[in-house]
Amino acid sequence: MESKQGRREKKNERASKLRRLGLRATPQRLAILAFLEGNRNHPSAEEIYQALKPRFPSLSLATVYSTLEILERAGEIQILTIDPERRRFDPDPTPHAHFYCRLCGRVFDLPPGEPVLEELPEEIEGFRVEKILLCVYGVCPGCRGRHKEGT
Amino acid sequence: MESKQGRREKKNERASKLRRLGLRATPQRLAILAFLEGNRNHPSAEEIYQALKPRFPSLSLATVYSTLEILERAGEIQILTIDPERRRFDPDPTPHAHFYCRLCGRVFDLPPGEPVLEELPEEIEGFRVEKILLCVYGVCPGCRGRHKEGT
DNA sequence: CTTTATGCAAATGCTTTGCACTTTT
DNA sequence: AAAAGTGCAAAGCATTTGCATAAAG
Repeated sequence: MESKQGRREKKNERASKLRRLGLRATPQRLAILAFLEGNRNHPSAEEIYQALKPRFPSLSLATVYSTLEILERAGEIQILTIDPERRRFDPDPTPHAHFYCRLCGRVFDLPPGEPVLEELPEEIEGFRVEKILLCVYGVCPGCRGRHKEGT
Repeated sequence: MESKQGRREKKNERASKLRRLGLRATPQRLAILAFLEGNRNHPSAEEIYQALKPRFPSLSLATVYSTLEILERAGEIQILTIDPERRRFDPDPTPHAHFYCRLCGRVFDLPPGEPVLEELPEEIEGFRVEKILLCVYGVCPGCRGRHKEGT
């Protein structure tokens, strides 16, 4: 289990990170950062909100949205448009491919280099490139096992 | 200008295409197909609806959505999730990269092979692949000219 | 004549907004 | 204090749904 001290240290790291970005280190933001850290589930805003509500009863969905947008602009997270129903959030801001399972709706990170996502060029034919998303759709291994249509 | 006969021929082609797919060739569907054909603007459902309304006053937005979904399932068009605000539709179903300009909101086709979108593998690490979208975000050449921030 | 598609209006659900209030710094 | 962030409720919109009517094959 994690030590009380370890937790305090991480909290301080998150706070400094926020201040470094010119943002105020509010409990809400620290909680969102902590929840996202190492989270590979690509949660939606609602999921983040629901997960944090028990510990932060005053938290509002609007704050979640606003924080996530700010974090994206600061380059700390990615906002994914892969899910047609809702925005999904990825704490890993480095470019990598994502997979959306049309059966369970889960979003997965794909191993780097699998569909090759070469480093983003500064520019493509006059278009200034700022971000690239590679979205793969289909059926995930788990769902392929449960429903046995095709391979 | 296009001959009356040429138009009739294309209409027949569209009708046969629909029937081949097991769909009924209704005026609404023919109109949507005709509007999409060769359209490089990646219109939204609303845009398609507005464009067709003058000639088909009875057309409804629900029909536009339903037709587009059917056409995607039939593999005739692509539904893009590149625009965070709304669904965009591409009459070209072959895999190619798209560019979304955050200033004007337009969606462009990128030349094939620019960000290389290799043919989609049947499967990646156990994930069954059915579709790949490569979405590039940034500023388009037109907007780079108008606002002269950065390069 | 059967089946499929359409149109309407209402409903749904995600995301944003305005604003008064609270917290950081 | 000043500036920035939060929470709430309402508003905004894109998309879907249910169902009665209409058109296609």
